[in-house]
Amino acid sequence: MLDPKLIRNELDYVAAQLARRGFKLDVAAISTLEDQRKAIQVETQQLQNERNKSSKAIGQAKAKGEDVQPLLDAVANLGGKLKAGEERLEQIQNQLNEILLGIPNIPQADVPDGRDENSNVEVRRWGEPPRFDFTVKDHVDLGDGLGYLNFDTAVKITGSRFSVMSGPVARLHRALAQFMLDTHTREHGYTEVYVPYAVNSDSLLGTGQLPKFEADLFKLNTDPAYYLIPTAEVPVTNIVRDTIQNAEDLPLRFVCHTPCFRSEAGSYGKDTRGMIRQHQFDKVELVQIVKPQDSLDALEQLTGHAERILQLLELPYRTVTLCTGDMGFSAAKTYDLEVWLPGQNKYREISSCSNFGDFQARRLKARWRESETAKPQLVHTLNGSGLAVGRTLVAVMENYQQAGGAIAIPKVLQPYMGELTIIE
RNA sequence: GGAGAGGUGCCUGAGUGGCCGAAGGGGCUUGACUCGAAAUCAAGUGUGGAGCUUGCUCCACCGAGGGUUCGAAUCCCUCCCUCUCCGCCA
Repeated sequence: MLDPKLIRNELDYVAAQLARRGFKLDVAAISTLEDQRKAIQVETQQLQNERNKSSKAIGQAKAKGEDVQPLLDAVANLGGKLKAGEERLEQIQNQLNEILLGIPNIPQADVPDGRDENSNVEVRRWGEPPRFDFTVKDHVDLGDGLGYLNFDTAVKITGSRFSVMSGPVARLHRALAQFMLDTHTREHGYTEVYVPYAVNSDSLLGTGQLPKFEADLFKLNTDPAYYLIPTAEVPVTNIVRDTIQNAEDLPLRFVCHTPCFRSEAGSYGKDTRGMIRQHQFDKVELVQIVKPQDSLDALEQLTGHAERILQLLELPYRTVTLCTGDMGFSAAKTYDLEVWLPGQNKYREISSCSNFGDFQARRLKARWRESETAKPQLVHTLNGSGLAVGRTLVAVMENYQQAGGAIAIPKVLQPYMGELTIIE
């Protein structure tokens, strides 16, 4: 959520910034509602003040044993007016709030303008796409040939967009997650956390998935409703919801391995083959809670932590800055990491690292205090995939494939595979 | 799932209709004392919001949401959470 005061005082500026990412702010509606809000709030608070004073007077008169009937008569019709005012105020504040919750974050100044992914800017490349002296297979054919990756069985068990792995491929998948967790905890200073895979609506509101993107979520039939997490970002970032952190405890760095569940509504034609776009996939997520002045550096650092995994796995990738039109709802700036997939002969997203500024923190009421006596202020939140495990498995299979359809094991994973060097 | 007890500020703990944004104690901050520390003494110490003459005034918040009342932390209803016991269970 943007700062309501900023919207109130700099409405045109906010509208211009949001226009950069293709969001049309309804300036007229907001300023009309804002005028109404102001008038009614002042009026209502005045009535409340009147009521409080009268009630106090009645109490005092009663204590002295005086006749309170005249005082009661005087406030007789105050109640109705007050109630009407409070109801109107609540109604208008709800309307304003609904609009506010639907407004995306303002892009950082250095984010390139653009409508869609075509305007994303490549900032660096690492590694060389491998050359093969045979016809390359994609991970579906490789998995099929080996017999360790199966989509038909998953369709029987559940439906489309799920997968079944077995044997060494299942182990490789597990090894990847272990390797990522170990690297981030041992080398990058993250604290491993284990969290619920189902969350309540407050948590989703806090990180920005609700109210706008309910269609992308799996909703459980509980009362109140729980939702399967679409990313560990939700439970992990919500660790600091409704808290005030001490300055010396920041930054907080969490790493978390969870399954992620996405209904992928509205992407029916996309990536229907293979493991690229699934309803269920594993991800190792990095989350940082930092002081506002540190968030720009933290994004560079966090992106580097995610890149490090690709480098250690020796997977070629490139880093792109998302343009204003391609960024997620809550992000102020996002780097995507795109790994080389020989099966598709192109780079595909494997990680997304974002700085959210105080956008999530305001929804989360996540704050910190400079010193004992200082006022609490909002933290900044960041997160990034470090990495998407399923897509990393795809990348390893396709980049490490051998002539006969076997798959070599990256060196850093061999300790996790009982020193196995090849899957065949 | 069944039975019972509870949810108050950073912590502890009082408050059962008005003088309560909330006693007392602890903690913390500042000052005094001290060579310094401890002890002692004094003062201060929640969050969010609104308005304007930016320093003041006002509003809201005692798990959440409703209700009763001129007035609710206090009474009523619903929900959530915690604890104890029983049942079931990885």
